[in-house]
Amino acid sequence: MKRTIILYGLALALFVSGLKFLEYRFFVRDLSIEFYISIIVVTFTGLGIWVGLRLTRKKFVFVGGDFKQDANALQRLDITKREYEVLELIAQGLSNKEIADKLFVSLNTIKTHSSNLFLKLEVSRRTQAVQKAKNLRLIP
Amino acid sequence: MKRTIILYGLALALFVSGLKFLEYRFFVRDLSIEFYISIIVVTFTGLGIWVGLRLTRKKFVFVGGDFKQDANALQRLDITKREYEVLELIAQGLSNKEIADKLFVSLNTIKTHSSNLFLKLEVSRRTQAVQKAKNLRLIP
DNA sequence: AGTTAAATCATCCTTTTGGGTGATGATTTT
DNA sequence: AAAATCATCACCCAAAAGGATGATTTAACT
Repeated sequence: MKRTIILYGLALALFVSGLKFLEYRFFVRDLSIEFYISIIVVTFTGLGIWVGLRLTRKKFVFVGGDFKQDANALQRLDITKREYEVLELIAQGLSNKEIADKLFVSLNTIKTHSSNLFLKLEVSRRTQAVQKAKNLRLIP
Repeated sequence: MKRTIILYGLALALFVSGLKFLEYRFFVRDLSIEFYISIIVVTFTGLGIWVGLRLTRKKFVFVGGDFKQDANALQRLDITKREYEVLELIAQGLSNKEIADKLFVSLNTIKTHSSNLFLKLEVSRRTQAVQKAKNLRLIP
């Protein structure tokens, strides 16, 4: 944005110089004055468009940016690290058995974690858990 | 976009009128010429910014806009209307029984539809189905 | 009229999920 | 050191989900 201001300032300086130049041109009455005005107008229109594009480009990037986790919600719900890990893998579509294998623990452990997780999220099944977790910005 | 073009055309017409006006102003050598040029330049810069904003606003709305279903994927996968309805409700976190009640059919019917759906989506369980359907832009 | 596709339903069976209860060990907090 | 928390695990049971097989009805297409 700083760069935009600097460049626009340069354009303004050019503009002021252009006006001084026109002041000299008045000694020679000439229709080509309109030509210079056209150039200046087109230049500044172009610059305006460019500024407009830059103003929104930042916002555009921001909208399309990376997932930002709501750490407050995570803390408020008192979800432990392990529970969160299980949640992530549930969201990836893994079965309990698959999750147990991936985390090198027993199936019982996963069931325990997911049960506790469901309690904290106040849901009855994994589909609800995933949906709620996305809504609360716990997972992407 | 059409409106942008029309408005910009109007500005151009104003510009041309402005030039003619300047032509008259040459009979009275006056420093206020610079004043008129300034107005014209500022006007067109503003218009340029506006055009720039409009050019990206469309994209911006599109990104932040409502869900747009990929009907091609839906057709390609050969998912029937009823199957899609079941998918939607699965994604909302409903159990098969709940879905059956909502659609006034038997549990068996829902199991049939979801089985067929899973085949078409090439998944093994509802969490995978929901995830894949979102990735394919079948559901929001 | 015959064929096809979609929707509906049933039955059987297996697997998976989820709730409850209880326990132990490790780590963190008081 | 004691208490609390977290992770892990087991067992029991019921509910839910999922796969397979088969059938009927309806609507659309040839």
